[in-house]
Amino acid sequence: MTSRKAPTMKDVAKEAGVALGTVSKVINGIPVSEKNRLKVEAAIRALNYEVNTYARGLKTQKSNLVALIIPNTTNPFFAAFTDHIEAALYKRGLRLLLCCADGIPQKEIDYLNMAANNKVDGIIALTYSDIGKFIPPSLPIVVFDRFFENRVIPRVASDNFSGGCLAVEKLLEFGCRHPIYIRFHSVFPGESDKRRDGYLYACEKYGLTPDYIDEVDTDDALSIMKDFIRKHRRPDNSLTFDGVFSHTDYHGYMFYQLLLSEGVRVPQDVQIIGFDGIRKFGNRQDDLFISSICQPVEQLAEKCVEILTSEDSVTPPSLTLLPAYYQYGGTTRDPAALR
Amino acid sequence: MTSRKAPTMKDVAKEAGVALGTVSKVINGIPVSEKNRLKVEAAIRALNYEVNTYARGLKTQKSNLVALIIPNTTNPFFAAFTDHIEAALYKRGLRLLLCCADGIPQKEIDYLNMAANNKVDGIIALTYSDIGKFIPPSLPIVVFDRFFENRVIPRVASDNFSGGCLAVEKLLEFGCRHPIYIRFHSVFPGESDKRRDGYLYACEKYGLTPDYIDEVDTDDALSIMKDFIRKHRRPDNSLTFDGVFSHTDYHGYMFYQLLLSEGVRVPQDVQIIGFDGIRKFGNRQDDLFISSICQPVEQLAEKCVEILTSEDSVTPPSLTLLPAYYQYGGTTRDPAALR
DNA sequence: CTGTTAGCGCTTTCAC
DNA sequence: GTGAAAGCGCTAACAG
Repeated sequence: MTSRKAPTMKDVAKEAGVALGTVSKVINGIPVSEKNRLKVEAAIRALNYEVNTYARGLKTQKSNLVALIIPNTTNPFFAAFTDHIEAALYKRGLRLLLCCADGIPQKEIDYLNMAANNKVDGIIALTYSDIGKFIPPSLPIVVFDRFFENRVIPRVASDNFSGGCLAVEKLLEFGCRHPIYIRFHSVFPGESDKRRDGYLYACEKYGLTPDYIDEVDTDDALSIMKDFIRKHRRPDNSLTFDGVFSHTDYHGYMFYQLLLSEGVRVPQDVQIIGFDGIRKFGNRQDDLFISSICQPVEQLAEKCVEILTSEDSVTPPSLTLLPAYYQYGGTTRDPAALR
Repeated sequence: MTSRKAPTMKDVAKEAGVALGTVSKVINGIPVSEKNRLKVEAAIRALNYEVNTYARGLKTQKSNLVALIIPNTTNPFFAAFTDHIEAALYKRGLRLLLCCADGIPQKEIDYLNMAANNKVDGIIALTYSDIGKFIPPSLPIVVFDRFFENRVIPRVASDNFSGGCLAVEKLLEFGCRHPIYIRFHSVFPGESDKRRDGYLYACEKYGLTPDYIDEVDTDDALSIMKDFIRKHRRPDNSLTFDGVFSHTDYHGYMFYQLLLSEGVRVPQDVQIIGFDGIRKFGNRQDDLFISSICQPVEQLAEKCVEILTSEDSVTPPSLTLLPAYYQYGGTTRDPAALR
């Protein structure tokens, strides 16, 4: 793979009949006589000149590149996040270096190392493993959701606690009496843990007895769910719960399918609210898989980039929480969803 | 956003007590005396040195960066493609510059321009608009699916024609007598147009009368479908078709939902096969939305990268087609799917 | 094999 | 204002 030989600033200078420095000034918006500016601009167009990023980067130690470290892009939430990060960066003239780490610590560290060495100007990280100690000092970084102990790193997340409360409140509003909570979580701590806290808080507040599945994520989630349902059958086969707040849409949908397959009617017998706001084919207008507390993905991405790009000038907040919102997705008796 | 001041090769040379060139040789795997190699390696570790990408890029005109130009990452097919491209590049020590062009021609051209000017070593493009004439000459490029007239560009795609045939054959195998075809297509020509040709060919071959929706993609797809269904009702309200081959899973699923809402039983009354192989939450193990002719995304991505990275040494095939395969997804009477 | 050196294309002084 | 020139850190060519 060989790159094309592009015209250099020198070529432009010759074409325009001015000095090299003048061309540089025009390009960098430094005042130059009107006459020369026009000549240079004409020459640039004539030669279809563009700045060589490496030469500039060598000089300025800036690349206009930002690395996004993310487990993958196939998960619809990550996919949407990536998409909006790209847009937010593009708006600012920055480019996105996509690093899918697959939750493989070595790959995350690999990418972090690369990032540390003059390749990118900043990092946005949404990681699974515990890479805190590998984060290069003094390279601007923003993390989504995760928390690292060894260093204060600006974090951005949804307001998971309020989201958890909201889920319960919506279920109550739609007539539930016994909302349960189900989660299959990662072993690493993050802001999303607060969804559970929100559930528990709301239970306390509204005088409900908490009841839940709270397990480390496993391939066996389905059988754990089956087991849970079996144990919550009354003698007449009805269920002791009538609402489900699922930590994620993914498991909520799984639970939904399971209930259907067992003849439970959703939302008549049991209502379900998930978390994330995953849309079926990824389009913003697409249906949700289930009713959900939606993360404001676009705003989250925008906020990450905003904080990252301002780290030089202002001390960023160590934690920024954006509100999540409820949206109907077919698994709630939502009167607003009259159709 | 300021980058850290990293140690330079000069620092390493001083630390190791050798010349600059020797350090360079060690780093680039050029033979050096065992003794010096060890000294240099020790110094590199001691200083935690890593090559400055810009300096190297300036010199070699290579960046180890490949741009992927794609409409977005939210579409699950694009998301999976992106994911596998990243993996294929990473394997080869290359990095991925992600360019989501949203089908906006200006953004595609923008990115193409950037690519042309010493920023990336190659381009993988999956574009919507007609950017053929903006593709920089002599920059390695591979396009997925699309065809550009002005220049011979290596293309990679699924074998859409065979896939179209396969869809019909599967429907027949599962008992259909009257398979229809539905598509809402882009205005730009591409390999995926051959799905239709495959359908028509199979109809001819098996003595079927083709019947289809074939419209330019529109927000109005749903009402076009409704209309089509209404016109295909017999007096007794039964349908004149019993199989559907949808150009995409997306519209196939839409048609599926529509049929269900009209009381048609799927797959008992009508069977549906889509195209793409979209999985519900993006995981490789997840269920399909509907039975589908699946594109071999991983192999397609791998092939794109393989061709791109070998463009210097060999003349790449101008078209590479990879076979698509059928998979059960709930909307066919597939005896193999006994459950 | 080793050390020295000339740039790669750009930004940024510095005299003019 | 402008033009000339010194590097940024590296690779590659060259002489030793």
